[in-house]
Amino acid sequence: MIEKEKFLSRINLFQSLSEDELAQLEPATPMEVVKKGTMISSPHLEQKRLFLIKAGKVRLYKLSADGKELTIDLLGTGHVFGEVGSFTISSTNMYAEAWEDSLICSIDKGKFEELMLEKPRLALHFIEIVSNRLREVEEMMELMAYGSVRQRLVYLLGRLCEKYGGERQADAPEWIELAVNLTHQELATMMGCIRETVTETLHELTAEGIVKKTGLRKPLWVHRERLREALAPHSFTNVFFTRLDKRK
DNA sequence: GCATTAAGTATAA
DNA sequence: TTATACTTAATGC
Repeated sequence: MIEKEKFLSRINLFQSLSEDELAQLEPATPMEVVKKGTMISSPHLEQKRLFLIKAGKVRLYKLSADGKELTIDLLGTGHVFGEVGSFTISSTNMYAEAWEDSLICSIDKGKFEELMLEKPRLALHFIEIVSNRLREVEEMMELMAYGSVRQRLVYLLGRLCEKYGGERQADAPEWIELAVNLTHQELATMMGCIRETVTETLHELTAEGIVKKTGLRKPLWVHRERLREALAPHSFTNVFFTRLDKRK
């Protein structure tokens, strides 16, 4: 198996494909190195492709009329984004930029549609990915409308744990390390508030023992149980933590 | 060093 | 909560 096939097999979306099928797919998936900060797709670049992240991280965001950015999602290795016909994994008006130096594969819309017709399991998996993204956006939307900044931050931290939760502290496994270095500014663009509010709210959560930092520019640690309690008032809490539990 | 970036604080609206 | 502004600390040339 050549290296790229190995990579394709690690993309969650392609889990249901056999080695042979991956080998067939390989020629249709050009691979590209993109430097941090590079725009991968935007409303102007009409790219009808599905992008697969081999390594690195990609930020999906929207721009408001007055130029403010709203980060919709931060995707890592194994995640997919892009547009495929009437299915869009992202919505319109979405920008995608490399948030770190990344390695990105892409597959043509037509080719992917063919593949979905042949492989129902792949199509189902694709739908699952799309609907999960939808659910996450809906949950955040609910908090944008009716929740406080605090609730949005708590929710966001939970979701980041789910996606980027790394090491557990050896002597205290309820602490999870967030393996992404997000500045307060970056968190703010994911929650729709300003940097200063994130700073303050984070202090509040630190005082309550929900999060902690070992030092400046060090990763953030999140206390699962306390985070769960902080999120408790929400209807989707249980579903959310079931997802978190499944990770380990 | 000096400029830049991230984070902490304070105050008015 | 946000906008604005000022301060401090760390980082990079």
